[in-house]
Amino acid sequence: MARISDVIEDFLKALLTESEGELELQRNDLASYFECAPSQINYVLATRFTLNHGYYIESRRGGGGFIRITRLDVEKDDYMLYLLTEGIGKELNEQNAKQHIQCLVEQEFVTKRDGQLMRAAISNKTIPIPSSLKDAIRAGVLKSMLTSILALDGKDK
Amino acid sequence: MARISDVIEDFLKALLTESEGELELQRNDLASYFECAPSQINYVLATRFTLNHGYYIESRRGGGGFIRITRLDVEKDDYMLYLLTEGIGKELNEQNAKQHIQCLVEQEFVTKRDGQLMRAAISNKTIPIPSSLKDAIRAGVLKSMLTSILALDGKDK
DNA sequence: TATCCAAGGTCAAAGAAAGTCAATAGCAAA
DNA sequence: TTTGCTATTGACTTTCTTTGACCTTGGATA
Repeated sequence: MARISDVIEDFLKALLTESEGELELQRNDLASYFECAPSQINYVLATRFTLNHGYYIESRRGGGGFIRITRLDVEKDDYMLYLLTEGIGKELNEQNAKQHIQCLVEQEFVTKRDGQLMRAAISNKTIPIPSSLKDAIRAGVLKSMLTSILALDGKDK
Repeated sequence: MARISDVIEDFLKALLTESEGELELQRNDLASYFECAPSQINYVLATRFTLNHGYYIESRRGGGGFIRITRLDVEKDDYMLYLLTEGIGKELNEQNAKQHIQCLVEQEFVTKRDGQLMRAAISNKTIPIPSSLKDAIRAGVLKSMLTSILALDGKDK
């Protein structure tokens, strides 16, 4: 009395094993293969392939669209997963964020360079105060990251 | 599956590499080579060879008409500085940001990994729209960056 | 100069995916 | 039997691509 969601889940996991953790598929193909509604695929992904489960989903719409599932390297990095699913939470001030990053660098879960990039991305300076203007926020974030890269590359010389 | 637009994009980039960054073509020839509508060529140019992407397009109509694509090669520091002082500006939507990042990666001014991190940092998904709560924004940004690192490290194996 | 033809340009409509969401269905536990 | 979770479905939306009809430009030629 297997639920179709479970069948699809197993199928995808088998494919992921074969393909070493990364997999691209067509939502409609998969749906018609299992004779289910296309949105069923989204349901399966949303309930069984979330971050908490250790998977990362990307997708693209339109002609030639796809869904990509990446199995995250969780075994080794379960501290990262802890951060993602619990440690960080819905809000995070600059100080705590920096502490997390520092910890990640010290534990060598991320490189120093990655740490720099992340500090740049989350810095208070990058987030222009209250205005909920997404684009303004993003501009600040990217500028800050570029500055950081300039600084890193400068030190090499 | 494979989008014809992507195929044409790759083809043109390969030609550009061979020809040291400058390239002239006939729209109709290219279209019939790929058996697509001529306006498809315009679509490819408009979506993948803009100034933000680091390319410059000139063209002429009429008999003996042509389309010329020039890849803008600049010094790293100049370009980065340009982006920081003018290119990015006070606001930046996701699409433009991704174009800039793509350009940086293609010119090898930043590593692919850095590009990934930056895409993660500026992704629309990372910026929880309405709440102008800085901390919430930051949480999203950091989560996204960590996810990206996990995905990158996973793919190595 | 006027006309014609050979380009390239534009734009809107159609097509091809994937995403969202709310209504409904199934089932198990209380 | 009610309640409450998990599944399933389908209508509607959004995004990206492809196509084709029509427009504009520039050179050649009568």
